[in-house]
Formats: sequence, structure tokens, C-alpha cells
Amino acid sequence: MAYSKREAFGSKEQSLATFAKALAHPARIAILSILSKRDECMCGQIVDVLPLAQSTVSQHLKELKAADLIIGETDGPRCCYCINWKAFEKFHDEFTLLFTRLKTQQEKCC
Amino acid sequence: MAYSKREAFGSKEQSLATFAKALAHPARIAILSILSKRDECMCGQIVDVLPLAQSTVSQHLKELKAADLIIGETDGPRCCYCINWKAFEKFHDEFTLLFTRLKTQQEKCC
DNA sequence: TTACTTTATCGTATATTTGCGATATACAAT
DNA sequence: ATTGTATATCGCAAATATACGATAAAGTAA
Repeated sequence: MAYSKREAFGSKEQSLATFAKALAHPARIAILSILSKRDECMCGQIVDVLPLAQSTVSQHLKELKAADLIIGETDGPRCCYCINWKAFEKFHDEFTLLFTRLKTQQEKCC
Repeated sequence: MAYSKREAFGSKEQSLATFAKALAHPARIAILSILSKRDECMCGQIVDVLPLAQSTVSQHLKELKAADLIIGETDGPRCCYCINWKAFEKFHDEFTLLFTRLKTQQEKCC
């Protein structure tokens, strides 16, 4: 009863879904927002702002990093996180492509 | 140990995250792709194309409907699903807004 | 060295998601 | 009424995700 059928789909679907999954939690959206403002970029600063424990924030950062949406630059004991806008752009393009296709559908259905 | 802190975030973050979550599975991306091609729009037809059981597909459709991304029009014993492009557009705009903000960050970090 | 700061990881509990078969529902056709 | 077709829902099992405290790791400063 082989579980998790994600691999049974096309790579394009998988890649889009993976990206969406990385954004599928308000904490991670919030983190990206914080980083985009460029006032703060360190884990501790993010912890101060969010209603989550340090270990939880660290985990969310790890997931964003795994999805290649942010890059972490270690500087001594601290770590500065930046948004990987290039990866974002790639996914934004993919999404826009999907949306464009959807729009051609708008006329009517069935 | 109050669980699921999703509500602890802003409504904008939550709404974006909810949308992303609806797209966070390749099966649902595939379903949207199929619907966008407008060749087929019924549950049974989607089941024929995807490597999933009927009940599973039905559940994915339900989630897409709950996220307001598709609309189901019942026609006798069958049901025609269409993409709710208006909702999509709204979210695409929200995403684009986020992306735009991100891009201003590209120069450098830290 | 020792103490401090910052972040990552481990272990654990709980919640949610995913998937399926079986069954129910709803309508159509005979 | 019975049979057939299409879809939704229920119940369950397994997999993932979320959250936290405790602890480890890695560097800084005294």
C-alpha cells in the first residue's frame, strides 16, 4: 500500500507543489516578510517578533532553506538569512504560466 | 500546549498560506492543469488520468473547492468542476505583491 | 579555561494530511 | 422497482507537519 504518491506525478507538478508547501504556513510567510524588509535577518530577531519558540522558528527556517527560498550565511555564532530571490523568480514565473493558462479558461465551463 | 498556531498570525499571512497549502500537493496541481485544458472536467475523467483512487481524487477536489479555487456544478449524477479564476487572480496578485517586495531586496544582504 | 550568546538538533507529543476500500447518496435508464 | 453510473462520505491506517523543551554545537569574550 505504498504511501505518499507525490513521486507518481510529473516533475513540474512536484516542483510547484514543493514550492507551495514551503509557503503553506503563515509563520513562513511572516518570516519572508520580515526578511524582505531587511531590518532584521537573524534567527533570534525573528524569534523576538514571532509568537513561536526558538526551536520552532529554527525549524521553519530550515524548511525554507531546504526549499531553496532562503540562504543562510553563518557569521560567527550568528547566522544571517537572506531571501533567494532568484529561486523565487523561477517559481513566480511557473505560477504565472499556470495562471495564464487558467485565464484562457474563464469564458465558460461545460 | 495549545497546538496549531496558525491563528496567531496576520490574516494576510494566513490567507496566502491557505492558498499555498491548497496547491501544496502535485495531485492538486495536476487537477488544475487538467481543468485548465478544458478537455475534461468531471471527477471520473480526472480519476482515469491520475494514479489515485476515486475517493482520493474526490477528497483533493473537495480541498480545492474549500479553498475556493474550483467550483463544482452538479449536473444530474455527474459534476463538472471549473477553475475559479477570479479567486486565482486575487491570490496571484497577493503573490506578485510579495515577490515585488522581495526583489527590492536583491541588491545585497547583511 | 569559563561563561555567555546564538543557532541547530534531538526527542517527544499532538495535529493534520494522505490514501484506500467500503458504503452511502443521487440521479438516470430500463 | 431495479439496475447502473457518478460522486461523496465514512472509517481507518500510515505518513507528515507542527510545536516545544532540553540539549548540543560553535563561536566570542572575559
